[in-house]
Amino acid sequence: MPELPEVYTITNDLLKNVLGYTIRGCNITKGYIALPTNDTFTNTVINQQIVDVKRVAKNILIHLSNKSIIHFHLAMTGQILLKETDSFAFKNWLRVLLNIEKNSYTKFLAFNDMRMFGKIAIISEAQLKTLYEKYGPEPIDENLNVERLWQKLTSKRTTIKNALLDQELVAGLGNIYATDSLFLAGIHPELNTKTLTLEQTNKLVAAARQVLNEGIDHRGSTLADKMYVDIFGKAGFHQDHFKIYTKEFCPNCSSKVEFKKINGRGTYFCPKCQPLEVQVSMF
DNA sequence: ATGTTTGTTCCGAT
DNA sequence: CATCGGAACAAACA
Repeated sequence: MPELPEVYTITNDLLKNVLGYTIRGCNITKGYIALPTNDTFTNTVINQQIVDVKRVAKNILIHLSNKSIIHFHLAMTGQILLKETDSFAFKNWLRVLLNIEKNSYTKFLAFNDMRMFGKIAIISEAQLKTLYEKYGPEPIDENLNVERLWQKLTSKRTTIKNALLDQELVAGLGNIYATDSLFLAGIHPELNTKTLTLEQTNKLVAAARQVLNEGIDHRGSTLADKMYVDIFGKAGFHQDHFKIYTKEFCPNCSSKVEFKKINGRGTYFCPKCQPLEVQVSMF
């Protein structure tokens, strides 16, 4: 489930809580595959110190002292949990359990993934470079070049909603934050990217930046299924601040919110505040 | 039982 | 040939 704010929260908390720890044990649940292979994964991480934790788009990267990197992608249902004891970890959906130690103090770092769309992999510095290169700019980056993004958007033939989910175009938005960004920018999710104006793109980037930053401030969104929790197992609270996602009535004009599947993803929008046709003045 | 679900990738179609 | 849309990946829940 995690989108940028959730991954951001996890990455920041990991940085504060596992830096300097050395991986002393690695246990992969029977039947699960850590990439490239379980043996390679285990042999590469064992006895390595955690020297940095970074994030790119929705990926979490744990840098090790031997220059290799643990690459996590949580996809829909991945979780990373940090605990003082390992008793918790043997409940639901545990895939990989790392035993980490610093000054004889031990913690457990678990990778859970119910649906197994996520991944945990050991990658090289060269592979990491490739990973970074594949993503478009993030809206929370103040240096994002709006005009360049606009040019790329207008060169595509799809809906703006679909384009916002294309991580190679712009990174970090998922279904929830893309939906709320479009509402905040007053843009219909089915607007053809070809017809998007530079002014609309400016509004959209500003909206996405606001929505993502609010999500970060609220430590992410936890839906009813509780699939997203932080590394301490605590829920986020941005779900209490959604703009239009899951809403029945528009917070702006109180008209009925429309729900529609766009490219297979549930999309909420207000037909009145997010008109498809540009409002033309009568005079 | 059928239809949902926060993400990404692959394959057939355009 | 590049690009797009839908299916698939797998599991739980209503």
